[in-house]
Amino acid sequence: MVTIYDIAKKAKVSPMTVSRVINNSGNIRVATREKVEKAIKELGYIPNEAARSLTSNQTKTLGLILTDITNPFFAKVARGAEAKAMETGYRILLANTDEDFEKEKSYTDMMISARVDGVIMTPTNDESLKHVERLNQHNIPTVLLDRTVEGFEGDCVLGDSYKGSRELVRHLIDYGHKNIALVNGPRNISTSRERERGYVETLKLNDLPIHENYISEFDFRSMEPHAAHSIVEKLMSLDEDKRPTAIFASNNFIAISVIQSLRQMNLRVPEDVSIVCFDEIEPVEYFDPFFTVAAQPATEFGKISLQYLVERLENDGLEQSRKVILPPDIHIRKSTQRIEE
Amino acid sequence: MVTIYDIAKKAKVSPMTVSRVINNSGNIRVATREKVEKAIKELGYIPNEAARSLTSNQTKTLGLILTDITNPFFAKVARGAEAKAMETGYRILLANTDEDFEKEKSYTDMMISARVDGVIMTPTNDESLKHVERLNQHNIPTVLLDRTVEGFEGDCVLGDSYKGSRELVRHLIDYGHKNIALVNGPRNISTSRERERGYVETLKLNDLPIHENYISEFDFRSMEPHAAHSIVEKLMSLDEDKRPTAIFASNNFIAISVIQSLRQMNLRVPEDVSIVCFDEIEPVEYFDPFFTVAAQPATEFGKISLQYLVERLENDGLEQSRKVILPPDIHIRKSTQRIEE
DNA sequence: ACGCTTTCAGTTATCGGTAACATAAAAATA
DNA sequence: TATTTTTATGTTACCGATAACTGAAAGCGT
Repeated sequence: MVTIYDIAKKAKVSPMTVSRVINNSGNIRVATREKVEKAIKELGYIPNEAARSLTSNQTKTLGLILTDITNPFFAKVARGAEAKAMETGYRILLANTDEDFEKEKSYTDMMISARVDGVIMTPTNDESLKHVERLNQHNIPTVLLDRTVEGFEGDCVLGDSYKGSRELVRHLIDYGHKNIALVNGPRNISTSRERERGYVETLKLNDLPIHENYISEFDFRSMEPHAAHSIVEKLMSLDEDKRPTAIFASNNFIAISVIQSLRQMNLRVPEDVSIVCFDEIEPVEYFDPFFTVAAQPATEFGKISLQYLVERLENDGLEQSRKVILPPDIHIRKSTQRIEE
Repeated sequence: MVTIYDIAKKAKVSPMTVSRVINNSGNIRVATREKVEKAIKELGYIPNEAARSLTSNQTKTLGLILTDITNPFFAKVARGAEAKAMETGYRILLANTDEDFEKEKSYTDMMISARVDGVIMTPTNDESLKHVERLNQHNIPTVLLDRTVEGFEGDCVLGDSYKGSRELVRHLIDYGHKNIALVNGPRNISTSRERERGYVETLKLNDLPIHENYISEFDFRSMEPHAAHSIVEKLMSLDEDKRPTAIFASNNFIAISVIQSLRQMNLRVPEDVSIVCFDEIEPVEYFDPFFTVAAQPATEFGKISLQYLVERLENDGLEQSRKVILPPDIHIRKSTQRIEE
């Protein structure tokens, strides 16, 4: 492995001079600089960042802790974050928690041992505050993405779950639906709570019923074929007058699971049941826009959170924490249908 | 930042003793070990990997250079790789090249400066051999994923493009298609060449025509709305007897672009044109299996390539390079239709 | 009880950089 | 020309961990 000492010897200068050339610091005579640059090129020298970070106390590496990059929403987030990282000279360490609190814990430790400069995290649940605090103890600032956590004080980039939820339910009501069920994510996740709030308030505002069993919690983690089956079965076996004509699935994965279950019960979408959800179901939307969704600007989520993180790192004047709430776009498509009175 | 020296002071031992406790090396009295462990817990100490890597000469970090994690195929690859990395105690540095050779170059340098122990890479084209060699010069072994490159000697994990291609075309022929076009990826990518080879051979074997314009190159990079438009337009404006009744799109992204163009021309799939392609178009397949595809085991691609890489790192006895070719699964679905003679 | 081996813990030097200080050479000033 | 200032480069020490060596204490056999 070629080091700064090899360059120094070859160029007949001290290692420090080489360091100065590399970092463009201090004063260097043109002739010296050229000698050194020649040696660097000839030996194909690339600085050892591990050694650098030992003195500089920064690694130029950021942690990206997502729940599952297989979800197109998070894939786009990662893409946005990575692009911005490249632009600002940072590297990205990737981690998938699978909504598992324990995995999140070990990845948190991994990020600490890797001495990342900062972390972007989609917390698995409200308990995740522990992990954020652990990172803070080690002077690693954290930006929360998509979900926030009770008691969290730092920067976060969120979607407007409440508003999107209201608009989706509003749309269903406009289409004449009265029995609307919510298949929600776990309630210990902020987005689930916000979406439920929007759902409940909009129904109440329109004097519509929220029968028991209308709201159910679906575990994001179970991506098994029939995850939503028991939930959907229960909904669809309600008495005729209570049986939902529309289902609000809290996110894209849940929507897919719900539609699978409906298929299995020989129920058609939208003829028998209308469906809405948060987040696009890509790449279908490109060629066969089907789902009525509250689309969130996923790439922006990634870019902005990385931007915030970098600004906090390079700008210690930043005291105030910042919170952005990005509004979703409602796309009305074929998964929802008007029903007659 | 709490270091090994802080622990040493607190436990009233030397730093070396602390190091021994952490690494479980050498002989330590039980009482001493407990003292040290207590101090570690109390101060929440986590070793600085940057410092470690300086002596050990390994970072326990691997580079994953993909073209675009937004493609579900690569998202799954990343997932598989990451899972295996976690299992074997490695971290993953993520990079997206966007099929851009220059980006690949800078990411290669990034990986070298980060002193990753190894790299998994989907090369952008045949020139990428340069980058692999550059990595090799710095003693960083590389596993190629999905695509190989002329002159490459190391490990690689590929799909069976040739066989999959033959089976897809075979299927179209079985369904009565005689005019079959190929919208291929760039020919400086191994998978494109292999798929074209399978396509051409199968047509020839069945005495079917390959008219001019039947084979076109589509640039993966242009994910713009109408990327395939001119290609599809040209195909569809051929004389009646030459106009293709089926299109073989080289991969999922191309298929989406093609189907978009067809839509725009008011042509239906599969009624007017049948379509087949490589790789699933997830997550649609879960709830509305539409595309007839050669599905590749993406997660396995990731897992196996990481496995290979780690084995090479930890097992310097490995001289021979290894090459796996994973066969695709053909799923016949609704994007293809029988046509009468 | 004496010498010899084994166990346990500490010292020193090093990995590859850079900050901080030191010094030599060149330029500016008196 | 002598003196000060500026510019260019070198030296030393240190970041946090560990390998290699050294030394002290404990175990062990006769």
